[in-house]
Amino acid sequence: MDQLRETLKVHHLRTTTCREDVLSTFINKKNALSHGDLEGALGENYDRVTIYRTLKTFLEKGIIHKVLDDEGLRYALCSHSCSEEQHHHDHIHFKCVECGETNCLENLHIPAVQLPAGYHSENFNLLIQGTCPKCN
Amino acid sequence: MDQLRETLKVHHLRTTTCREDVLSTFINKKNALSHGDLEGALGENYDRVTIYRTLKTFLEKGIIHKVLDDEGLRYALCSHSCSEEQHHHDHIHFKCVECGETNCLENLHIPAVQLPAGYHSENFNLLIQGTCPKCN
DNA sequence: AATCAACTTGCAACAGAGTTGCAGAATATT
DNA sequence: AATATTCTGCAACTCTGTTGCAAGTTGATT
Repeated sequence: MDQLRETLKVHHLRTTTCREDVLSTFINKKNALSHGDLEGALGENYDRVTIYRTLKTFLEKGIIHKVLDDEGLRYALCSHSCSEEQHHHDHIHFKCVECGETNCLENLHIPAVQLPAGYHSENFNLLIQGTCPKCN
Repeated sequence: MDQLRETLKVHHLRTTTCREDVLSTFINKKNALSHGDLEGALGENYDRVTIYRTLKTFLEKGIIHKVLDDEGLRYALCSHSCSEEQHHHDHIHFKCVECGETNCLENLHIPAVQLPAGYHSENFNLLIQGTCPKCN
């Protein structure tokens, strides 16, 4: 619980109950969350707008990152190496078509892709859809 | 122009001017388009809703596919091999951070990714962001 | 512990994206 | 030309996300 405050402090953010709750929700649930998920989890306590702003702030500070999906935007915790200045830019996410959960596959790396001449890449986002261990 | 009608016919869709226009816009512009792009291109002529429904229909028939993006959903023409029954499921898209254009890289294939035990993959969607030849 | 600037929150109002039901219009078929 | 089927436009609605502003909190200073 003090770890939450610590994380916020590191990123020069004031500790508020909303930020602590959003952060701990990400830590507990582990998988990628949409704004709606968060609103469902703690919407009684906080205004919709506040949750939106919290997500925006966390994005800017590199605490979370966007997860691409064909159904809607989600967010997931960044691995430790991310910060405002230095953000690691390659993400692989797995979305289960059965249970709908999306998770980061932190350990995998995206294999090199040979881009056509003239293209210069800055970051990769790979979404793999299929079935996860729980649903197999 | 008859090719448009042919494409629609193959997918058991009636030829209407809206469908012809949407389809030819995809063919002419070549890059991925959002609903807003299409509305901008031919919005005077057709109702918002009709464009939404046309996109939905084309998606279902496998004429176009969704393109993931961190800013919003877009659509692009499927390569010839797609149909309602058989849809090829690996897509690589390149989004230029300068000009904002997103294009399919049809010729590339996504290298094999070693998934952890228990995961079973059905399709891949890779979004590469960077600068394109025009903006380099 | 009281003060104060800076930041954060909630509210209201708004803008945009996408959906649904229905009546009228267009299409393919006979 | 007549018909069943499908498509379109309209209106109304929901859901998602944003902005401005006043009131409330936070952290630092005294």
